[in-house]
Amino acid sequence: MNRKFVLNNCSLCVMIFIQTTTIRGDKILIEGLNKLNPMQREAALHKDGPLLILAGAGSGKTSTMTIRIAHLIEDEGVSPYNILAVTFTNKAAAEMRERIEALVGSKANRMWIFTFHACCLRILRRDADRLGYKPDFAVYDTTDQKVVIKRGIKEFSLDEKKYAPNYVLSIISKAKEKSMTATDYQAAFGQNPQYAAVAKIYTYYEEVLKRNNAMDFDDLIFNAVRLLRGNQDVLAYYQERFKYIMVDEYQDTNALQYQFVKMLSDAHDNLCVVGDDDQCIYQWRGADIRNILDFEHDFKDTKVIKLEQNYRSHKTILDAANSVIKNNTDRKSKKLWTDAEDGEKVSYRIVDNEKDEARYIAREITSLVDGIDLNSTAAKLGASWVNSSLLDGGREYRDMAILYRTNAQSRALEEALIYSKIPYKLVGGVRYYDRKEIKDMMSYMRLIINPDDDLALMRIINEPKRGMGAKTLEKLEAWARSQDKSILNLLQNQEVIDSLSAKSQPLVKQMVEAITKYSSIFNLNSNENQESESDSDSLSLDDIRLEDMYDDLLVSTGYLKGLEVQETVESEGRIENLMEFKTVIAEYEKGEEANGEVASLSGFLEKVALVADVDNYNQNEDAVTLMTIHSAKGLEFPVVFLAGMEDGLFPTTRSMEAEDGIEEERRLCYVGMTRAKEKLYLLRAKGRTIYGRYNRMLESRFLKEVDVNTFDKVAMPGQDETGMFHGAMGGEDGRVKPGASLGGMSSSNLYGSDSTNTKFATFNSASSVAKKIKTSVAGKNAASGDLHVAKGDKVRHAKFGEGLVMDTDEKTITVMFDSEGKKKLAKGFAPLTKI
DNA sequence: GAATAAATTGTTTTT
DNA sequence: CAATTTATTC
Repeated sequence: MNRKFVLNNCSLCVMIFIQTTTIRGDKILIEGLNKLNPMQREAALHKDGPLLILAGAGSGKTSTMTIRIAHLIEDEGVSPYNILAVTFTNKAAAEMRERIEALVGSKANRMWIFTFHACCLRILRRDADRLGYKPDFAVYDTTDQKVVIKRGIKEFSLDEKKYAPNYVLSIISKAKEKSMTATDYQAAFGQNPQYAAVAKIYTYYEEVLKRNNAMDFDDLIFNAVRLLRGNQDVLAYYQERFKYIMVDEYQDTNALQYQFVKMLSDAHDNLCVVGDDDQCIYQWRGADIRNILDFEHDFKDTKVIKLEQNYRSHKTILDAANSVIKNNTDRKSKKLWTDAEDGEKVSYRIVDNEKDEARYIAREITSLVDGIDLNSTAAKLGASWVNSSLLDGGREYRDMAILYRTNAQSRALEEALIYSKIPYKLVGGVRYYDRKEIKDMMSYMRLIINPDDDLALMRIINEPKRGMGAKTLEKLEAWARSQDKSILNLLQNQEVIDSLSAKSQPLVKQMVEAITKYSSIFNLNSNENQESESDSDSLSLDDIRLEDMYDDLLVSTGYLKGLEVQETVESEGRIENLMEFKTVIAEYEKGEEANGEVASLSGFLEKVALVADVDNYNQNEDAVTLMTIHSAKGLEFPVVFLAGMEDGLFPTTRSMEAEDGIEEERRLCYVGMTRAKEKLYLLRAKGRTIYGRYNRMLESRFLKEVDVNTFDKVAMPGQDETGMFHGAMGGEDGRVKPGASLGGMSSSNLYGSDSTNTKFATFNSASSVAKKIKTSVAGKNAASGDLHVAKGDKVRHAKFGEGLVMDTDEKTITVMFDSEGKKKLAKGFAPLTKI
């Protein structure tokens, strides 16, 4: 077909489309606009030229943005194809797409709504060759990065103390943010011996990633900018395409992201950024608050609109938050206000230690849900705890969130929630995908797509054990280097296999074949031009399900077997996780098919590489949420507990030393407080165990900044019961007073949370906390042998639900479950309760 | 080469 | 405290 003809035809269609909708748009504007307040509407109606929306917490930012986009499409005749919206999390992107789709329908699909990283990745896949990468390049996460750095440190026999991987990594990251390659860095800092060594590692790091056909997170942005900068035609293409660009959470952009956005918007100048300088909490990761503060100067004729009306919180909470943030100096003048009523006072509580804190929160949650009987023990615990909200109850677990500064704090909280039978879900901590067994299987899959990934290969070549020790690997590496091949590539030669030890040979060969089998299938299908006469026997992409491939890999690589023979609690847990991972893969596959797309392995790997834990978080299940304040940005809850308001923890000691550290921490505090809609609790412990050492803690300086009029009367900042000066911070060795035991809790009740704990809790590392608690309880339960059931009894199982006892003997109980059918269970170990 | 024991080190926050 | 790295033994 004639290319020219196609083009003309297309532009004609677009013209007709624009005309008709514009005429219509002059009269009927989309409905959502009516629901906006005057400022929001002004922002939504703004069409051309730079626009800065300063949107305070809870000011209806997302509605304004989505309606603006819908208005552009429906009323202004802008094609969704010409719109780009960039966010920081996949969750935010998904939500925006969903809401726009609700307004304009399926044509929203044509819009690019991505995270910075996903957006850049997409651009890079298309033109990776221009930067010397192959299109199937891998994305390295922090763990991968560290491995490379460590090898570099060894390579140059440098001191790992002086050049800690984290330290080197942060330097490299900062260099990339300033658009400095290893060569640039060497030229700039090479004179200083310390930095010269870092430059050497950086150079090595750059080489390894390039050779492995891989990019790290920073590279995604850096290389996208380089691609656009160095290739006028590519830049022109995207500039022409993205006539309207929106950036969410603009206060968190770094220098590279700024350049990326600036370049893309340069042709049409239709850049709309939304953000709140008071919520910039990622400076430590390179976010440059000046991007939002200087936006008006960087982009000529910027229109600035402030959204200052808060629709989220009661006035008391807002007053409290405002009284804290006003202590920051460098901010745009902006003051949140609300029509809402005062609402409940902020609860401030001083507790003894982290366990006490957790117990207090757990009790409070129970009261908020169940209400409180003044004659009950809970009331006897102290009149000081009774306030109006306690009496009525009626809250749901999902209304509540416990937020904290560091992930480590979740432990004590989890324990208390489990003991109190409170369902919770934990977001964050160790990423599910960072687990060893998951990373291993991912490495196998990565190699299928990208055979150059030596890092992935080294990771799994002896996992399961194939008798490949350090010496052999060294030899292989040198060999591969000399031939300028990847190690996997090298291992595809029979002579190389022959050079291995006798017991390694068949094992390694089998593994290489397992990987190669699938890479040939996938490569055949990704090159659509090569639609050769398909040999009837070989598999094609359509025939193979990712799920089945995964199963096959588990077996043919010997990975599953390797775990099975270990027969330890640990290996069983790993197998369990691998099975869960299969579900993840299957769900991805289903999701893609539902969207009418073909699920691809590379698509899956990509998705996994770029997801954060928050992305999977949904507020539907009835469970209390536990997460860091960082993760909570953008979310809201009727009731919020801010735990650990102590100097040294929040703000952290480190931030107290840094230049603008306190201001960033204060913004974080502000973010935390403004998550609450109706009720805010601030908790502070007098002492806390950190690294297994007990430390006395001082009240957080932020607590002192809160307007005392917003507090309830029970306790005030600055008033320790002791009324004494605090000594110097930390260091004091001692033991935590054994807290009052959680009396009155029958052990059989402890399983209550299991069925309600979400998949999330079981996915995350902190679930190990849950598991440990449960196993210890199970042990006690068995020892006490207090479960007496007979045929005909009704029982409840933590996982299987209710059922009827069919038969019992010395060791086992046979139960017919309502939903799961008949099961034989081990007496004393199965989490059973008589009902 | 692999399985144990001993020693060390780290906690902010995450796309 | 617990996760990870190093040393030691088999």
